[in-house]
Amino acid sequence: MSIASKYNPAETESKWYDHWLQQGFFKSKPNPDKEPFTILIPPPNVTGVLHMGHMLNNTIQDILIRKARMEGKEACWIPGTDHASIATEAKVVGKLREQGITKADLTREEFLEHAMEWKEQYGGIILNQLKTLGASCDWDRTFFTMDPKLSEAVVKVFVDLNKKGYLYRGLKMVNWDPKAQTTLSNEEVIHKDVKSKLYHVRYKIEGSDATLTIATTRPETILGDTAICINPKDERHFNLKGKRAIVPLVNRSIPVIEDEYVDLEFGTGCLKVTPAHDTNDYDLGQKHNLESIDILNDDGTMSEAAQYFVGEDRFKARRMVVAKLEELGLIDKIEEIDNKVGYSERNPDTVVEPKLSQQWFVDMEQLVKPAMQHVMNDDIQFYPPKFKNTYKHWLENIRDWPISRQLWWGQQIPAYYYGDNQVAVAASKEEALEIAKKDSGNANLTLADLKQDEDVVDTWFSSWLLPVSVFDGFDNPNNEEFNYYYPTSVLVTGWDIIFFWVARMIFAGYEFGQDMPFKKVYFTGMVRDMQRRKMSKSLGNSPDLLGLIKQYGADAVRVGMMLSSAAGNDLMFDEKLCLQGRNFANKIWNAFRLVKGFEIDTALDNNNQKAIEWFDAKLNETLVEIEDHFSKFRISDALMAIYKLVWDDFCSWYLEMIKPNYGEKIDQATYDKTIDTIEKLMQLLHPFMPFLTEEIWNNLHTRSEKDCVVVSEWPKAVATNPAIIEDFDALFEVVSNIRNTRNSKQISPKEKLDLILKTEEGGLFLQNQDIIKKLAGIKTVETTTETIENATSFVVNGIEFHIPLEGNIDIEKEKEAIVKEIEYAKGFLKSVDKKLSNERFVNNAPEKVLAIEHKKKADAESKIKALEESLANIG
RNA sequence: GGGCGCUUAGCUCAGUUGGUUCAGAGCACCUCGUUUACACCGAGGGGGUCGGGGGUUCGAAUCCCUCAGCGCCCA
Repeated sequence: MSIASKYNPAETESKWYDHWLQQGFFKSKPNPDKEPFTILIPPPNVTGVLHMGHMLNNTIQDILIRKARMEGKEACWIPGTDHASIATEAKVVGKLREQGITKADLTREEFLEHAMEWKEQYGGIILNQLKTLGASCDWDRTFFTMDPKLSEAVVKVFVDLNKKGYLYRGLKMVNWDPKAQTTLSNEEVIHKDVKSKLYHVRYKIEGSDATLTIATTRPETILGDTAICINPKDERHFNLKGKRAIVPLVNRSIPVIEDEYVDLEFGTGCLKVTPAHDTNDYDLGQKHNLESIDILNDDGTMSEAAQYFVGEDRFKARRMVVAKLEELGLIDKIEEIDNKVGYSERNPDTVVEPKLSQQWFVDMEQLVKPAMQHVMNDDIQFYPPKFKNTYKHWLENIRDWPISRQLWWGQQIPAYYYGDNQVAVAASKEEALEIAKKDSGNANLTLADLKQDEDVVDTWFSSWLLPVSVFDGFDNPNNEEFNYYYPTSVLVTGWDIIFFWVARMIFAGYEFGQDMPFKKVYFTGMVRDMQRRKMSKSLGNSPDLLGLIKQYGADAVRVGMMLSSAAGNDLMFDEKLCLQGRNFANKIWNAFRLVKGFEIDTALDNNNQKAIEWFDAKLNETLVEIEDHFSKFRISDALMAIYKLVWDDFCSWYLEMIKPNYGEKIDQATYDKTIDTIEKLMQLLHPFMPFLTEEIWNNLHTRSEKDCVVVSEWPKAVATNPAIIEDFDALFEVVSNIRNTRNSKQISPKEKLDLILKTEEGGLFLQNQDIIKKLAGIKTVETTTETIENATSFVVNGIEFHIPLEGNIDIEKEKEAIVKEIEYAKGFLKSVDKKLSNERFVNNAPEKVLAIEHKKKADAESKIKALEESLANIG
């Protein structure tokens, strides 16, 4: 059989993915004999395409789930997509516009049909792309956040929270996105630093010729001013107390009020108050009973109430107001300042407008309590734990959650209005009618008198329920699946949605699932480019992932990604990492190719027992290390440990030791053991590189179609002899020294050298001389107590090693090198002696540390002795 | 303004209760090598006063203080 010298991922990946699906390896059902291991995917938006964030996130989930599956747990990874109200509605509206249809032309039902059609067409893209990555989700469980069951849960929760008194409807200052024409939660507003102009505008003081000067960045809101506020301590403005001012243009008389809120340092000390268009002004307005004049329409144009520039966009109106004020000579000066302006997360170019609006809110006070406690006491563990601080800080300062969204795509709020703004909340209109009749005492009410709230709930108001709702835990709280899979094992998500989603799931978990939604949360970092910029579609700095996978192979891209992603830290993605992954895949492939190509001679004895024992010990040692890394979610460290085990220990040392000389054959025992070892390595690598390992696994032996590495049993560490690792470290040190000698003296690898040990007891080195010979190109190993001439030397384990080099020795240079080494060793010894003669060190340091220092001393002394002898021999 | 975090080799980062292995890894770089699994490779090598200063300690990259620079979150 001839095997290609380069691994070709394209040929194997789809083959094995299809095979896994056919065999149903990813399917899960409750199995009381197994421990469940459950992951709920952070559902990607139906609008999106696969980007680096998904790649990182889902690779980690796949690694965890594949390992758990191999460990014999009932692994269940639940995929799904999120309906993403704002983003999706925007897409659908855009698509309809292209067809010449506006939303207003359609009924709600018609619009939803279009939206659903859009979702059917584009919604599955990301999930399909995840398959090329190797994601081992149980696809039969794929959910969509607007599935009937999940939507019913949303309605149920709304009704339930209302009953508990956690919901209220109120006029509040909200963040308004004039483009999407909907409310945003605080978390959906992105504040950016921008250069702005600060306009100083004079207002007439009523009943006098004097003026006062305010400073504002938003002159168009002057039209909605209902007060001027000064700080009562501000001596500059004592003369204004109790006066009234006249708003320019509209000539409205407004009071001068006093409040310590006004910053003495900023602007002029006179603050114009526009309660309808600024959060702080709104609070002032509440406190001082001011009128609110809403001068803006929902689309961001000036309203009738503004009186001027009605129908003009707010930014155009700003310029018009400034022009008018300048014409009237009321502008004192215009300053350039830096300030922060809120933009909509979904429509990044749109400035968020503070707006008074009738909204449903969730009162967070009660919900927060268990959520805080169970995270702080580590019932739910955060990795890395630093995110506990962030979480705590947010919970302590939490605000009520506005959940109304003025959209159609989503779950419509189950609140029904009747009569004089009365409301009945119920899962159905019929139930609402019964409640309404009872509450109002009006038995004549009919369904026609009830009008359902036009708004839908925030998308997160559905996704916060997922850990419970995907297992039907609302309708049927005692069902087998919910009992078995809930709480889920681990949540893997980006830290950027810790508030949006993670915290809220914890609230919902305890409130509706009676328990935590997940036991652990692993926060991944953000993927950034080499300039530290977050990867995003708008920047165009996100590489074409499917292209990368095509070019390097899914395994390589996974490895590239994982090599650089320390838990919770942002990672800079560089395509070169994929190259490293590809090279690694090729290295493994060639190791397999080498072993597979061995010819066996059953008559041969096994001469490799020591090497086999050594690698066995090394593998088990690494296994322990890997488990430790995994237990701390140090996944890139776990991968690096395997990487080094495979590349350095297995390929560079083990295979070189057992490899038969050219043209020779290998013994059966070594061959079998080596095949077993590759099998184990494939298992350890499988979670990281699922395709390559499956391909090799199936080429090592002829297997049944069910006998796949993906469902094989994860190797368990067994106790081995640690001494053999130390022994081999010493052997390898000798080999490295010889190779170094060769390199520095430019001796060809083809030229065989002799090695002489200046010792009576060659011990370890003599016993394993075959290994030294093979790895270092040595033809004879001898011991002597005689003086050795014309040789270069080095010291390992206190033993002098000499390599005779007729005519290739510069005695002075050799001497110089040895002297240098002696000096270094003496310096080292001096520092150790200093420590050991320090009484306080000897008295205070633990036994273990002392022992180490004593050993250091002994080693240094024996080394110096050997070096000095060696120096004497030369001279 | 409030909070969190970061600064270790050219680059990206580890460094887990202060003490073997503490100054590390990967990549990059330099030298040599086409040798028989792999040049997507092999062998070897150089490179950092752990951001500056001070303190605690027998002992500090690690703990404390302070200064400087950077990032993020919230207002």
